[in-house]
Amino acid sequence: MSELTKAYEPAVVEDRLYQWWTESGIYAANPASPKPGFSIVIPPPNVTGVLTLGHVLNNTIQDILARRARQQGFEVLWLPGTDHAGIATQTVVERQLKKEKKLTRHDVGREDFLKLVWEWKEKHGGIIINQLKKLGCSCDWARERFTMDEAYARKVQEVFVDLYAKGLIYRGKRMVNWCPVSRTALSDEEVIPKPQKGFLYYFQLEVIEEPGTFLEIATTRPETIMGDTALAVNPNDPRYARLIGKHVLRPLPTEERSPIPIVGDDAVDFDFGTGVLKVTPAHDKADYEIGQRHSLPIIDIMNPDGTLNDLAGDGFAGLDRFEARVEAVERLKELGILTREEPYENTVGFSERADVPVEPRLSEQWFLKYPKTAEAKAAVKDGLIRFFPDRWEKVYDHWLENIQDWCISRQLWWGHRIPVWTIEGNTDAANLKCQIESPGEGWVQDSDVLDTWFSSWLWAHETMDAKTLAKFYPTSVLVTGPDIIFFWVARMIMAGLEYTGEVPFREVVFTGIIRDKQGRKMSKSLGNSPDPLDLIAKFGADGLRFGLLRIAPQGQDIRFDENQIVEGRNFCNKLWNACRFRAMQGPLDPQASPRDHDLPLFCADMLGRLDETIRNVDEAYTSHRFSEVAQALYDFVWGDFCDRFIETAKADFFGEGGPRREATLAAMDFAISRILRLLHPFTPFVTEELWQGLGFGQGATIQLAEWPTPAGFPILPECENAFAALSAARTARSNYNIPSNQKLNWQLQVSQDWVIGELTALASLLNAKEIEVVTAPPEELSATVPTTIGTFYLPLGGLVDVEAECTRLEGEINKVDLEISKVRGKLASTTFVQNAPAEVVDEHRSREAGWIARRETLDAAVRGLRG
RNA sequence: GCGCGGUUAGCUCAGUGGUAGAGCACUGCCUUGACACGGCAGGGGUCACAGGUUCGAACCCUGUAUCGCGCACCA
Repeated sequence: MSELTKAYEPAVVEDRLYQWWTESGIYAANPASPKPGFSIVIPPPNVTGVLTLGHVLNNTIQDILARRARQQGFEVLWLPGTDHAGIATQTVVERQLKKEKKLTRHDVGREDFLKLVWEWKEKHGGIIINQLKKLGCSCDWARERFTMDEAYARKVQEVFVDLYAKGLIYRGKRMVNWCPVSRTALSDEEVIPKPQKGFLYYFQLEVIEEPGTFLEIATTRPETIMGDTALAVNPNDPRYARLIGKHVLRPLPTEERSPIPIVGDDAVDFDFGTGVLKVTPAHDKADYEIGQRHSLPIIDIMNPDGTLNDLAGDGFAGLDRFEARVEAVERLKELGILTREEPYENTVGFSERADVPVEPRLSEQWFLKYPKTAEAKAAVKDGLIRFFPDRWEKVYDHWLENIQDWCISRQLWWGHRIPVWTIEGNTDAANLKCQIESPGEGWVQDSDVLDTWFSSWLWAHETMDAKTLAKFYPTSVLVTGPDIIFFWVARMIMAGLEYTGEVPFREVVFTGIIRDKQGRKMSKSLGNSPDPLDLIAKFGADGLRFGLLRIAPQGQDIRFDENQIVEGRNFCNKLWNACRFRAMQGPLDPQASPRDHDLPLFCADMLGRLDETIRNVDEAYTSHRFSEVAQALYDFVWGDFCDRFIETAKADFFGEGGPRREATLAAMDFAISRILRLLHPFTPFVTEELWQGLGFGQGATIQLAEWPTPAGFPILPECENAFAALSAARTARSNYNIPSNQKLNWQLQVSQDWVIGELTALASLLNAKEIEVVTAPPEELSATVPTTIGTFYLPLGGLVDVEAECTRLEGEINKVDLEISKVRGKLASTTFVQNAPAEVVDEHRSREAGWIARRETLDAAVRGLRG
């Protein structure tokens, strides 16, 4: 296959190979297989999603695990699919409807709107799946699932009914997080706290029973005054305690200034503001609780869309909450009771999806008391599930410790409908039936749908049929971002324990978050998120995968830099060309057995380093340190295999041939076969193309080629010495400003016998005309390069300016003197000599000896030059 | 406020007790029969700061600064 192109061209390779792979059926997981099972369920991306670098990282890791497991002889299931993503998808379709037809979902009605969403899903829902294929993901595509597949949807309903029957699901009127844009309740996890700059407004009210006594109140939300039903002070606050039980006149709405009581409540912080709190039970969680304790009335002054309603009074009704704030301040000013306003920064909860402040709102919702929380905690604590990195265990634990009931109902249309029925017009709890099918005529189903995560939390097991479960459940590993540890990971563990009696996965690998070069999160609005498909087009899927994985240390955030992907591409090209070089030497032997040859030292050494690389790689895999795997392979391929081994092998290949050439070829074929297999999980395309092109598989895919194991070759120290010696000789050449293409006659006074046998190789590596073995330093002007394998002499006749060279050497002598004094200082320290381990002291002694030798060499060189 | 993570070369990052590393960028030489997406050589770092432990600290301990992320918050 000497017709390999000069550079690797991924574009022409990837689609062809991917099609071959999927058609070959290799990704189809067989539950009846005698092989041990290995399984992963994909974290289902939103159907609305397009591939991001986060997905690339996450799915490449899963693909690496799946591919390696296949090579190791496991029956692999990587189960793909997408999530219906309630709010996100509904919003996308609503936006489209508005844009194209100027209609809202209410204009078209629930049924027709859902038809539109399904149409949208059929049309666009496959985008991200196709993008994953471009990346090379080896999923079992025939098993692709969607969280609203019929069977899956049924399971979601069954689980609801079951949890209801167990008394874990209940309906209640509670304070919830309300998104005025999406007009639905949200779970606590969907609320993102953000610091906001605003004002703290102070106003004062006169105590009715004590004319002349004023209470000053501080608030950030004057627009809720109309909903106030009390003031609260701390009963232990000496300033105000005596006023408890008395009243003030609520200043707004102006047309109905009712008296409200002053209550005493421990929740009031004396030190904040004035120590007097206005209590708005309908619009603040803490106030609601105070209201409950004091049986205060609740006045809800807001509409679901965040505008104020009639209860807010004239001038407020119909205003948006933020407009109302301005208006309320105006009114307070008019009343002459606004005492001051101070700039103030506080934290406000924002809706994750709509990115607007969430409104605490009292509403009737469905809640879940989580099942199996103690077991879920224990599963991680006892090591049934291992987290990588393990620091996330603490976060997980803390959340479970402080777990709150989950608000699972959403006032949306797109999602799993709540399987609860009531007789029309009678929502009484006694007349409520929780079941999947309608109880009959006159019964209407709850109009709400379930939180998307209430379906995703069943993903690990409800995506599998009974046979598949038996073979592949619990899954081996879950790969996901730490941002959904509560949303998904923790909940899946609880659902798994409740419905399968087992943990859903044995290990969880948390990836880092990909940021831009400034450390900011990737986001559409910032425009700092490169399109992975562009990167694939430019650098190849393998280049992207390898480049990204190499800089993604376990669980650490990553600053993305396109240069890293360039390096990934370059690496693939390097590998390609190393193989191309091999192909030029004639046909290769897929079964090459270097043990059957008398191996040159450098070959044996390279094979020893390959063994070590395999050991390091396997070790890194045990704790999912993928960047270390990538780096180890990069270093071996580029440094040991290409720079050292191939360069040395050239002397054999371009020489006379014979057994030495055969031995080197065998070592090379043996190594390439392993390199390709080791790299395959990271760079599937280029390795398969080379595997086929070089004839290793004889038509069979590399994907099932056995994972390599060490072959028992040791690393040879004399080789390390030889390369260090060559480096020293080349440094000397460079220091004398001799162009590297100038072929010189070197001389070498050898100190080790084996060197004689490697002179041709050494000459090739030095680009020397020849290396002449001498027994004494030459007469003519030469640079002297002492090394562990002997002393090189570089003829300088006519090549250097003697004076300039002496000056340079003297400069170097000064540096060496400095090093000598450092080491001697160390050795003169009695504490060091007495207490350090003997080998450390010896190391310093030999270091000292090395520097002294270096110094003598330099002295000799100067003496030699000056003649 | 509590918890977690980061701070190492111009840049992106490795490196958990024994002479500070890689890639990119930079400088010089080289298009030598795999690769210029390349080769060889080189310059460049008081490892955020201050204490401590140790013969020895980038690494362990304590504290500080700073950036980021969670969690909980006071109107």
